Amino acid sequence: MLHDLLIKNIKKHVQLSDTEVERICNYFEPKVIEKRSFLLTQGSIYKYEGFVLEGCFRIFTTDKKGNENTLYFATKDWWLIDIDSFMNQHPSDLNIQALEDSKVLLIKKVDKMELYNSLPVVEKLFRIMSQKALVAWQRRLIRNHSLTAEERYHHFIQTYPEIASKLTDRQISSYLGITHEFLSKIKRKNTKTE
Amino acid sequence: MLHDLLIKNIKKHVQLSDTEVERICNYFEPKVIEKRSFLLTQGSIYKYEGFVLEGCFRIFTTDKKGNENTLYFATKDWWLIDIDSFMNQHPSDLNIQALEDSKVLLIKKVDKMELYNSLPVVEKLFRIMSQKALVAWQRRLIRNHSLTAEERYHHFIQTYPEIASKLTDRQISSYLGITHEFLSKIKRKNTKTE
DNA sequence: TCGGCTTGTTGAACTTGTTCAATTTTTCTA
DNA sequence: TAGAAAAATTGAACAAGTTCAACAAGCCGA
Repeated sequence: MLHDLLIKNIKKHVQLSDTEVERICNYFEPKVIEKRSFLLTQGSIYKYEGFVLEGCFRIFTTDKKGNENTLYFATKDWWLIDIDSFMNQHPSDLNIQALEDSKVLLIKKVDKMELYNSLPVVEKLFRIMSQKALVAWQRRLIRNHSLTAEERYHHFIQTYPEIASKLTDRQISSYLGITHEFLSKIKRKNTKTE
Repeated sequence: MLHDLLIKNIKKHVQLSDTEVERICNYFEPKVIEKRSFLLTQGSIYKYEGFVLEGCFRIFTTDKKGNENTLYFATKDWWLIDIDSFMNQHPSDLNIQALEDSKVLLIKKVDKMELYNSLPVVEKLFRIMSQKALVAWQRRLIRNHSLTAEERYHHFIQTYPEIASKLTDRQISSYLGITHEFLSKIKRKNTKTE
């Protein structure tokens, strides 16, 4: 039952036999991550891939100017992946930090490779998941080009209200690509005119 | 020999037997696309997936405000994919236009599905290609957040000098997410101070 | 519950990028 | 090769977003 959420998530993308489900789940081990601690820090190599059962994570990178850029947030039913570091086993550009006490299922790189080789449906699963993610990233870039910061802010809180409610304004602004001061001004403008 | 470039491209990502190579190539048919004509237009359904042999394409979308946003450019050795429309067979948000006389290899959706089902290595190939593309899109979004327009412009022309040389400034500016007037001002500033 | 730390707010000055309109330059096409 | 169309340039006024600094408000942790 620990793996129920994972199974349900996988079945959204591909069809699986019970044996396949069991073999996949065997490799995923639960881990509890405390609020504010890191599953991965910039500069280290990511040896696991994760799936969130409970809690919330922020995946971000710190650039040369010292600014934090948030790639995405992951709550229950999301995957925690740093493909680049995981696939190529080189130091990651990313940090994965728990924003609250959280629980994840982790699979080791060697075990994932083993699954890819022994179960074709796992290739299919991650092929489909990656393609869906790709479409989402393309759309996000277009939004960044075609919408103002204010429009992006409203799009975000309307699309992910549950996630947004768990975040500080600084975290949201680092996702939108604006300063937290400017986000504060956007919010004031909106409450005034309401 | 028509398929040589395609085979070489595929072998960058996965290992293949000669039989597999042959079966894959059989489904790809060459097509010539004239300068300025479209392989796909916004609103229609994409029934093919393509690989560029010669020439250059621009993949873009027009938003509500009437501005064109360029997702990417594809020259020789690049793939032409609108995953969203191709996978889900719903009307595309994208336009794919030849910027010069071009030659592509096309595969039909039904044939691609057939390949996915009969050759596991094809699942692996597109899983790997999608994951690599995903990393590239994440990096591009971070660059959009952390670099100025001028820095993004230099990054682009330094990373893709051959592509950049084929493009108009309007096309480049629609990729960078700025107006063509502003790109013109960036260029002037740079020639002055040189 | 005190003190310190992080977060949020606000304003003023500034930088980056846009808009619009006019002009020049380049590229197609008949 | 002329004439039209598209692309590039420029300037002035403007809008969007940043920076810095000061202060207020929350939220731990001891």
